Amino acid sequence: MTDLARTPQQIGNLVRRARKKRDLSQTQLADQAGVRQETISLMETGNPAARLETILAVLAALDLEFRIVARGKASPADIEDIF
Amino acid sequence: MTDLARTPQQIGNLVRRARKKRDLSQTQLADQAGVRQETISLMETGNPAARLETILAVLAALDLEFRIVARGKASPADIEDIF
DNA sequence: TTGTTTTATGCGCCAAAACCGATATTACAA
DNA sequence: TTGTAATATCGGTTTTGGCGCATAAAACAA
Repeated sequence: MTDLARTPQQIGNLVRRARKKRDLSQTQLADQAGVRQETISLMETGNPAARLETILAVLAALDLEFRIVARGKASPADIEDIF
Repeated sequence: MTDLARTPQQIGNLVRRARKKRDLSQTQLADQAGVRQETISLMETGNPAARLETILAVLAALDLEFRIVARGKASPADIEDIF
């Protein structure tokens, strides 16, 4: 489970995975995030010009968030495995 | 040190702090990221409609990256303190 | 204070996100 | 296969980022 998000594609994949994990359709997620289904579709397919506010809204709707960390550090998920 | 990035403002603040830590001017960072100084200025002041690709380019230039995690989890920085 | 660096703004331009409404296209189940 | 849900795409409109170019405003040092 890598939550690394260096490219729009990676972010799109993570959004899609998180959405399906919650058994939500794009339309349902769109409603919760206050955007359109089309917007979710574009984001999940790696739209590089997506707006920051849009992505933040979608992540929030999925109960996720961004963290900014130095490159190459161990991810929270990796460290969790210690416990 | 919180690397939490839930809002454009928080992201802007983190970018500014990381830039200053490296003793870079907005112009220098802009050059490295392949954008304009104006764009850095807007981003640091919390531009909510910044483009994803632009933010990713700036983070990369600062040797930073996004990670997507569940809300409320301990940050990598916190866990680092263990070591 | 004065001069220099740094950051914030300005206008015009182009491209594109996300909007509205709607439909084509898949994917999947009965 | 056939029907339905889900996802991708389209035309049109509005809005805005980021570009070039340029400058005003702030911050800071001599």
